Amino acid sequence: MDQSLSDSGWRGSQEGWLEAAYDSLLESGIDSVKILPLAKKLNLSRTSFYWFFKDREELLDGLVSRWREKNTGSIVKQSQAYAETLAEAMLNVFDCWLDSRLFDSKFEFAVRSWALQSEDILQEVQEADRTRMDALAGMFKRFGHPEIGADVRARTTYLVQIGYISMQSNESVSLRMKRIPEYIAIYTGETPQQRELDRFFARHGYKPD
Amino acid sequence: MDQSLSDSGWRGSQEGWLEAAYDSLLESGIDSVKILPLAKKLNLSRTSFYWFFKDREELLDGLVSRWREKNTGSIVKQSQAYAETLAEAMLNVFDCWLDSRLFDSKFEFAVRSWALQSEDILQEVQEADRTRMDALAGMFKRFGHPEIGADVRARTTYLVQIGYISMQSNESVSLRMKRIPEYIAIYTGETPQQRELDRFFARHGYKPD
DNA sequence: GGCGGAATGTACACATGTGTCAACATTGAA
DNA sequence: TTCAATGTTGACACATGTGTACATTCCGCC
Repeated sequence: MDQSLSDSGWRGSQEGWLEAAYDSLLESGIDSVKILPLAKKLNLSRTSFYWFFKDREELLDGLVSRWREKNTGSIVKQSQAYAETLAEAMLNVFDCWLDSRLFDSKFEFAVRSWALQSEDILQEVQEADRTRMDALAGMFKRFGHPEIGADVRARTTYLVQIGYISMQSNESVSLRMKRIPEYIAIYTGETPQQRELDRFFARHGYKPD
Repeated sequence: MDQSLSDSGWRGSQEGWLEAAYDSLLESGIDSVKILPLAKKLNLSRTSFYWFFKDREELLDGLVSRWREKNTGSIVKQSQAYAETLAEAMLNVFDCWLDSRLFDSKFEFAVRSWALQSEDILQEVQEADRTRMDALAGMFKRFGHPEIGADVRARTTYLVQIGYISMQSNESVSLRMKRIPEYIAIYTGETPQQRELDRFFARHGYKPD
């Protein structure tokens, strides 16, 4: 059997290097993902890296895969979740923005910044944008919005979030929660019902005052 | 008199290096702004750089100043321009998004990406965000929106654009123009009048079909 | 015509990064 | 216990970047 991923007594592993690369990417961007600094962080010799990866390129590929698998899926899934009203459906999507297990904002921003200097990554990002916005537009259409309206509302919903990420702000959950009803009203054109909001707040462990 | 900026027969100048740095920043991010490559592009010896700048740091400072002076001012100014309706006021702001003399989107994105690896730049960007969103919120309030609504609408307006920039998309003007009326409706909650739109289209040299 | 500052170039010292190679250590299994 | 696969390491060769010291060239001006 292939045991290369099992935990023997060794210090290093594919996962270890990848995790360190991920941390560094999120903290300081793709140009900081260098083998030498990662080795120092891991307390390993730089060259032992090459046992797990062919070269730096392969490590970066690993990061892209990680991003692709995590972030895009959640938005598609949440936009298709069961809901009785558009406002409720929208709140399902908002789960992503408040739960880092669903959507990793810092990762997202780091990858988008990376796209500035790599044509390949730019392609990846634009493909992801299309997929995500299509899913959102589908949601608006499902609730009766006509084509162009659905399209622009999907863009608004999505782009506000991408813009928010791009601010790299660090606001409290309660401050962000206070704006939620207004956002829902603007995006959907309809006011969310109190019980829909309560359900949303509850599943994010937030108690309005 | 100080003639250091005059155009003698020489090839290099502060401006020349700064312009090359700007190009490189927009194309490939801050880490590509290296003296050696810039020298090659300018067909100059690398070390002649040091006649104009103390070090790389000083060149980067020049880039930040350039950004600060250009981008934030336009949004503030446009959000305060004369308008009879909120929709018209919004269209004034939209001038920024369609006229690169007012707002340089690529520059904006490059600087935001830069903020990922520099605490100083992050401060600059967040300060700019505050200033710009305050100006927009002021606009909504001027037209009668209550505090929290104005705030969220300002955020929506601004963040959609930051998000759009972050997509680095390259859409045609006509495609973008088609979405404008819908955006105005969503952001302001009121439908723009045809003559307002016509005025907007006209000043951007766009003829709707 | 020659002086002086503006602009450029060459040579050096150094730092940080990549990737290869051969040698060495550890562990589980035959 | 010995072997082979799994890891680890230091030395080497190389590339790209920074910044300084010192020489050189070009130009306007007196």
